[in-house]
Amino acid sequence: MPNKKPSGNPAPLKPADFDEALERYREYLKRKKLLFTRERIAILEEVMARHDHFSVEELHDSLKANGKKVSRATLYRNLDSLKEAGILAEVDLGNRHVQYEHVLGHRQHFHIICEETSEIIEDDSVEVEKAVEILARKHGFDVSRIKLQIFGTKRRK
Amino acid sequence: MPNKKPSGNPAPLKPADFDEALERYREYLKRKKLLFTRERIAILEEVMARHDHFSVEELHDSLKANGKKVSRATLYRNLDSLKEAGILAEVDLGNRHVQYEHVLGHRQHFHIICEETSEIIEDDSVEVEKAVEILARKHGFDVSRIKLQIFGTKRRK
DNA sequence: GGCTTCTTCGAGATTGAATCTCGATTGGAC
DNA sequence: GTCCAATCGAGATTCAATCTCGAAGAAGCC
Repeated sequence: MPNKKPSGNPAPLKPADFDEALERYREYLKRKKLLFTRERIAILEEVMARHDHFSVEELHDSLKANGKKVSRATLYRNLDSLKEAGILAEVDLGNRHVQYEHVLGHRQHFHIICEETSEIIEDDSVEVEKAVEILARKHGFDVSRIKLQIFGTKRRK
Repeated sequence: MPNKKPSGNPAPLKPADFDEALERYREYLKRKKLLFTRERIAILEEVMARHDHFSVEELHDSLKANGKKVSRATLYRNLDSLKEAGILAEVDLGNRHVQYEHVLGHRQHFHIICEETSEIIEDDSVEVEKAVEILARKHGFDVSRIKLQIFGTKRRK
């Protein structure tokens, strides 16, 4: 059964991304001496099949819809490990819910959020990355992740 | 994970800041046809007296400690209005709790967060701001607020 | 001041995401 | 296959945030 998603964008799932994620996750689990369970694979599959932002609740629903019953507790537990493995990232979109997006197969990107329409644009910028890098280095920091949200309003022509 | 206090430039409390905030808040309330109540003043005082990051719960506690009893509901209601008035801002520090900081009398700044120690450094960067501005303009956006969190680890010498 | 009207407040109930508990299940090493 | 620690699930629990609605209070008017 396909994904129950609004605006039926048929999520261009590139199998290569999933394979890479699987490989990375497997290594992570081995390194951490964690087991490789069917539930963890199911969650990974679902996470990689989604190319938009999603909440835990939405993920839980689509797992169920795809016949993969995974309890809420398990979901929360393993989202954390996927985050640690660098496969998943939290996104702050200015509302009050934690949302996620997968990182593998997507380039680093930032969020531009319209305060009037809640429209969200994703883009990246080498210049921003460079400037952030310099700022961090000034304080002796090695950057591992940048979260940037730009709030504003879209100019109408 | 408990939060460490931010280090870096600790902002001095200038009474002028409070006066400016009061004036701005008063104007905001008038514009929105909202009343000027003792509770709102009490909350504003407490917010402006704090120069670190705080949770709603902490604010509630220190209000109580200072003999200003304000109910939780009132606090939440009015934090929203302080946010709208441009006096207060939410901060995302990577943990799961919403935290606040006041903006008036502080320059725009970004957060650099150590993933090992939870140490938080605040700083700003004209270069970052410029690069963000350019990125936003590319999409026809006028920037009103930038939230930037840099996660990383502190290099040890 | 006192009167009136409408906003705001507070105490407690409610919600709902996130976490915890603990007996049942399962992965994987042997 | 056997064994045992890691993991799972269902339901209970927690706790920040929100909602409800009668009481209290601000501000305009006289």
